[in-house]
Amino acid sequence: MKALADILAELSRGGFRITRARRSMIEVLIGSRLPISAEGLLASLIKQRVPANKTTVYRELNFLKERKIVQEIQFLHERVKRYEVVFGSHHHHLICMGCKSVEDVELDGELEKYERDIMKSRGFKVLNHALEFMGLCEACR
Amino acid sequence: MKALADILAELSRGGFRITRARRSMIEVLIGSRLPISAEGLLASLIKQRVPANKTTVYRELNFLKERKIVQEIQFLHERVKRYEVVFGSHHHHLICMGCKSVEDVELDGELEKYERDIMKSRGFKVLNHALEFMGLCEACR
DNA sequence: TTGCTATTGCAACTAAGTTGCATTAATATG
DNA sequence: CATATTAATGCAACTTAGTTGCAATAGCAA
Ligand SMILES: [Mn+2]
Ligand SMILES: [Mn+2]
Ligand SMILES: [Zn+2]
Ligand SMILES: [Zn+2]
Repeated sequence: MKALADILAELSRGGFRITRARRSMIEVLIGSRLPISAEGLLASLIKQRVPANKTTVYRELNFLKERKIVQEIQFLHERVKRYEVVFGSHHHHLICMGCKSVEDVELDGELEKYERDIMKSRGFKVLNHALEFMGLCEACR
Repeated sequence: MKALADILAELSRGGFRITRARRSMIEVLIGSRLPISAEGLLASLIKQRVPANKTTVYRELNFLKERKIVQEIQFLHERVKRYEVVFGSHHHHLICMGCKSVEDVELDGELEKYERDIMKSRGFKVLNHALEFMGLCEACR
């Protein structure tokens, strides 16, 4: 579980500045248990009286994405992109079509088996994948 | 492999009209081996001198999607949605990051096993999923 | 042929994100 | 601390992808 201080130290070492907006955005991202959109992030900052701007939010999200601090997620049923802090292990999402909640799932060892099969049978080298499950959560069934 | 005539007959039975634009769009969708975007579809129609319009294309794609004649695909690395005719079996895609080619893969029986596990362990009922693999095709490795 | 109404085209609009540029503010250095 | 350097910011204008209202057009059943 990557902590705020670690991320800031890493950025600082890279010659990047720790601004109010940057710190707050990373805080919000760490604190949000669902992947959050740019708009949601901006709203969250404004609520905390952190002066912030749409452009800054988008630029910062791209910055953090390039540095693999956050990952971008595109839910099939949505138009906006969402972001979440990249913790150790890669995972996927269960999206409830009832209440729109999102849960994490890990099932990666398994997918790697398919990826090897795909390599063997088609010569296609898988480097990355995106997987999301849509359905109904326990409460909504 | 669903043929043009079958799709048109099905729509006709439903009380929908077989217009020039509708027929041509379905033809293009059937003929395109990669999922195609609205813009690509429009360009394709114009090249064939079928009078068509952006609004019509978007409306028709939504119409065909609602009727499960086409499925909408959102590639993670793209901003636009793509569409392909739904043939019998559900499948996924291998997207080459080198040449941008797209191949189909089927591995569904397997994913259903995970979906049952997710149900058992989390009480989440999976109704649908989206999976795509990004990597390098045989030619691009 | 005609009437009903599904479909179309246009222009105007929205949503999500990007860009150029002048200004501000972190932070390294003396 | 003072100051210079340049990373980061804010604003307005722009772009891209898709949507909507509405009047005109055109399938198709009778
Ligand atoms: Mn997650
Ligand atoms: Mn396909
Ligand atoms: Zn739910
Ligand atoms: Zn390739």
